[in-house]
Amino acid sequence: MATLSDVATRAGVSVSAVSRVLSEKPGVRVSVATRQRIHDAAKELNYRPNFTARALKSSRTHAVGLVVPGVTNAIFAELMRGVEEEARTKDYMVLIASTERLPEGEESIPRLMGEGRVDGVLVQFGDHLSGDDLRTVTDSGLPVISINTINPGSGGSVRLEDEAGMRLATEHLIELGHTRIGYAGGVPTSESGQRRLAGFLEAMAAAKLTVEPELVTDFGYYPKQGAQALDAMAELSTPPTAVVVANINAAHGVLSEARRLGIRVPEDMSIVAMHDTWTAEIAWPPLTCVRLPLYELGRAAMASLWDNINSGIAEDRVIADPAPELIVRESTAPPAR
Amino acid sequence: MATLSDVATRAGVSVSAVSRVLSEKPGVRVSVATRQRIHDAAKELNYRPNFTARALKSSRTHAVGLVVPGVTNAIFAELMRGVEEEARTKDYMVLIASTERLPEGEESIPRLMGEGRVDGVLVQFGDHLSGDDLRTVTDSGLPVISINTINPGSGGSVRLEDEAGMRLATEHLIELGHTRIGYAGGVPTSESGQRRLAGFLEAMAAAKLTVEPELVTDFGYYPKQGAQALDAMAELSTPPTAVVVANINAAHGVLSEARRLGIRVPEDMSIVAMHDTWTAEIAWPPLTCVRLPLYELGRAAMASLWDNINSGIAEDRVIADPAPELIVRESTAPPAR
DNA sequence: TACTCGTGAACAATCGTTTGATCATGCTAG
DNA sequence: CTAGCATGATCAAACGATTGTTCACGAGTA
Repeated sequence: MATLSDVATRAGVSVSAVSRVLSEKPGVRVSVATRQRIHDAAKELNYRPNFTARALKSSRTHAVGLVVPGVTNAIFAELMRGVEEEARTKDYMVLIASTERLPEGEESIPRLMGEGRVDGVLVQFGDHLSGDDLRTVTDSGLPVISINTINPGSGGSVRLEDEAGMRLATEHLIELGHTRIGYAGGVPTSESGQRRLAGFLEAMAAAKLTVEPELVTDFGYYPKQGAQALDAMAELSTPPTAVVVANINAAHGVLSEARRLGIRVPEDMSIVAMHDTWTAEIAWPPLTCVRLPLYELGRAAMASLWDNINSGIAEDRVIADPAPELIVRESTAPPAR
Repeated sequence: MATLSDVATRAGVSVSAVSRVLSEKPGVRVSVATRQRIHDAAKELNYRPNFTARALKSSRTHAVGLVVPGVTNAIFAELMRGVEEEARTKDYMVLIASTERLPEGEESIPRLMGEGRVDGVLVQFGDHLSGDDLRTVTDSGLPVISINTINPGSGGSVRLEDEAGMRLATEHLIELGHTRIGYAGGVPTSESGQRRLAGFLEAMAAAKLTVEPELVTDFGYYPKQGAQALDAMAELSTPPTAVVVANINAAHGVLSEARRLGIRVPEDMSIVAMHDTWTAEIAWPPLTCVRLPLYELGRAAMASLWDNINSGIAEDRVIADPAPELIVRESTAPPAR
C-alpha cells in the first residue's frame, strides 16, 4: 500500500505537490515535468489513495447505507440493483443493513449512521419497522431518503405510483367481467399500503362496484400472509371470483394456498399482483402483474440521496417513468359463469 | 457529531484520558471520579467514536467486501443472509460489490480492495468471472475467502458438498427407475460445476448406467441456459426421461421450456435440481431439490474471513453440516412405461 | 531532609490526505 | 537597480482517534 509520501519521495517532490497533481483540481500550478514524474511514480508504485484518510479529512466516505427489511426478496433485489448501479456511476459504495431478524435492542442502524461510516442513508421500511426507527435515522442529521414512504420529518423520499398501479390491476379484472373482487393488502399502518388500497377502491368506485368489507384483508406482503388472505376469503359463503394482491410475494402464497384448497387459477379465481419480478414467470400459472419501475426507483433513490448529500435539497419524488404497466399472463381470465 | 475532544472539554480532562476510559482497555489507571465524569460527559453529548479516524489509526475498517455475480438471485440471497448475520455477530459491516453488468475496464473491485475500505473480501465467482479477476483480488494482499471455489493462490475458501449433493439427486432418479438420465450443468470452467458433474457421473457409474455424451450439457446456471439445455435434449431421437439440473435457477428455465414444448413434468420427464431456495415451492410443479446449506456457507465464509483477518490463517473448508438433503416435491416421478 | 516509587493524568507523535499559507526564483517594468 | 509579480513548489496545520512517553504530586522509606 503505497502512500502519498512514498510517491513523493520517489518523484523527488513534496507530498502536497503529489496530492495536488493526483487530485487533478483545476488551477494548480505544477510544471509539466514534475507532473510527469509524479504520474510515473504513482503508476510504478501502483498508488491508490487511502480511503480512510481521505474520508477523515474530507468527512465524505463515498458510501451510503441501504436499510431494507430483508434480502431474500425479489422486490428488494430489483431495487438494490438500481441503487447499486446508480451508486457506481456516482462513485459510491453501498453498505447493506438488513433489519431482518434484528435482535431486540440491536444497535446496528444507529451505529451505521452515527459513526460517520456513510454519507447518507436509503431506507425502505418494511412492515415491522416503525416511525420510531425512522426518527432514529432522521435525527442523526444525516441525509436520508426514504423509499416508498413519505418521510414525516425532514429528508426526501422517492416512491412509485402505487395508486395508479392498483387501479390498473383492478380495472383489468373489471374489464374481464369480474364484479366480486377481493383485495389482499399489506398491513394497514404502511403508507404505501394505504395508497394501494386507495387505488383499488377508486377503480371499484369508478366502475360502480360495491366493495364488501369482508373482501378487503390486510395481512401483509409475505407469502404466508397471502395464504392467510385467501383462507379468509375462501371461507366466505360467496368467495370473490378475482383477487387483487397488493404484493407479488403475497401472491405466490395465494397461489400455493389456492392449490392446496383446490381452487383453480384462473378458472375458479383470477389473481393479479402488484410488482413484476422474475418469479412471476416461474409461478404456475404465470402471474398477471402490474409492473412498477423498481429498478428505476432504486436508481432514483440513490440519485436523490446524492443530490441531498451534495446540495442539501430534499424533495419528495414520484417515479412515474416508465409508467405502471399491466403484464397479462395466465392467472387472470373472465369469471366462470 | 461530538468528538473525543468535546467530551474531554466537558469532563475537564484530556482527550487521551477519555480515549482510554471509553475504550475500556484493562490496566488503565484512572480514578473513579474522572472515570465517572467522562462517562457522563460522553453520554450527555451522545458521543460515538468516529469510524474513519479509528480506521485510519488502526488500519481496521470493520467492513468486508462481498463480491457476487448478481443480486437478483435467490441463491445469492441466502448466502448473503448468512454473511450478514455472521458479520453482525463479529461487529462487521458488509459492502456489496456486484459484478453484474460491469462495464468493461470497470475498476470497482480493485478500488474496493486497494483503497483500504475493507479488511477482507468474500468472493463468489460466477460464470463470467475468471481466474484473472481472482488474481487481482488475491494480489492485493488482503485476506480473501473464495466461496465455492478453491482458491488457487493463497487465501482460504469455503465450499459445499457439491459432489455428494449431485449424487443424492441422481440416486433419487435412479431409485425411481430412470435409466436414461440427462444432466444440465454449469459452464465447464467453473470448479464447482466440475464437482457437480463428477457427483452425477459417480452415481451413474455406481448404478452401472451409461452416460451418453449428448445427454450431458453445460450451458450454465441461469434460467435461459436451463431452457437451452432442455431444447438440446428434446431434440434427441430418444430424450431422457429425467434430468438432473445443477442449479435451481436453471431448473426454473427448464420448467418453463418444458411447458412451452408440451413436455409434462413429471409425467414425461422428471426434474431434480441443485439448491433449495424459496422459489422451489412457488414453481409448478414444485421442484424436487437437493438442499445444500447456503446460509451456513455464508456464515462460515464470514467466520473464516474473520479468522483470516485476525490471525492470518487460511484454510479450505467444506461445509458439511447440515448434510445435503433431498427434498422431494412434485417434479419427480417414476418413468412412464 | 532527600530520594524513590506509585498513581493519575497530560503531552505529543502518528495514521495518510487535503489545503491555506508561505517561500524561493526569475522575469518584467518603472 | 529594485520593486512587483507570476510561477512552481514546499510548509504546516488540520481531520479524530490511539498510545508510548513524560510529568506532577504525594506517600513511603532511609
